[in-house]
Amino acid sequence: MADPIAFRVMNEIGIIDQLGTTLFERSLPHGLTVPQFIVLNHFVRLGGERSPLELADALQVTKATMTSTLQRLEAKAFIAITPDPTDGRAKRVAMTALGSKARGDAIKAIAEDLTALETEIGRAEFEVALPFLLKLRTFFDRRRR
Amino acid sequence: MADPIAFRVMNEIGIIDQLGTTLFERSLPHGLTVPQFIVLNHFVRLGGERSPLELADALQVTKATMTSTLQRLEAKAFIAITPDPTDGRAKRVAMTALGSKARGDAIKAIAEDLTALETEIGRAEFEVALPFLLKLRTFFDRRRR
DNA sequence: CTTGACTAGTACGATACCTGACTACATAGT
DNA sequence: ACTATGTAGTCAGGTATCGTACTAGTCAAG
Repeated sequence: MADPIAFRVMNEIGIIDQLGTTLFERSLPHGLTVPQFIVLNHFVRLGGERSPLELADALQVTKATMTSTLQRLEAKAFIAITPDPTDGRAKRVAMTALGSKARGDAIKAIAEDLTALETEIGRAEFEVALPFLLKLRTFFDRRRR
Repeated sequence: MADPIAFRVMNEIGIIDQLGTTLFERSLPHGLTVPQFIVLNHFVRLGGERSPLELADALQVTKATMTSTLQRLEAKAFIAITPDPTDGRAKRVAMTALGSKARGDAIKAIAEDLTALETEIGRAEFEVALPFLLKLRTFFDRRRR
């Protein structure tokens, strides 16, 4: 009568996401939420400008969700949104200096949590788990329409 | 410049949870959501009655969240909520026959997804990953206050 | 038995997420 | 050119989640 293994794994993943998100959110400065931080982090890692749709695809949320997150980041002046000069439908999103600073503060704030996590579980375990998680993500990504 | 491994793992887990939840939700009958299904499933697996707080603890959400989910399940008549005869503050939650049937329908509906998942990724990989996930969950659970 | 501290549950406000519907613009086919 | 189809972004409506604040009931200390 036990749940199938894939179900149990998905269940754990859901709980870990929930608990982890809540924990990180408590550490984040400037009233940043995890999705907001992830957008800023994306800009720091990859640089340049992005359209809202590109961001939505990269971060695996719908464009409607991205609209909402970008509006909140813009309200905090962490990003700047301008019309795309070559496409009247599109917009360009860029991180501001303020946003870059906020991301830096956030990194400092969560570094402690991340270090504790790596120390307690062991880096090697994370290295082993990551490919599995990527396969899982690919599976679900392919099943989206 | 790359994100630390623990960060990448948490990131993947968040995306998998998001995509997986959305996929399963599309399969679920009776307008069930994943959290609602999980509550029903919990009752089928462990039987008996539970207080809202016990359910919240077992399923790792706050009691306020559980209040909301239980209200929606009660509106669908999938659970029955009665006052606790021995404690005026508390309530007892029990699954109804209708709820049991709904859970059965849901199991059938998502079985296909779960089988595809196990087949494509391989059972063995899930078996390997589960202990790691449990350690991760324990870490975050301990850090909650 | 009264008071003070704790516990169970709910209400409210906020963010995130989805789906579906809508607007505005772009582009290919005729 | 026009028209039909497709694409970028937003909005509305709904659920889940949290934190905070509140009500109501319990229980122990005095």
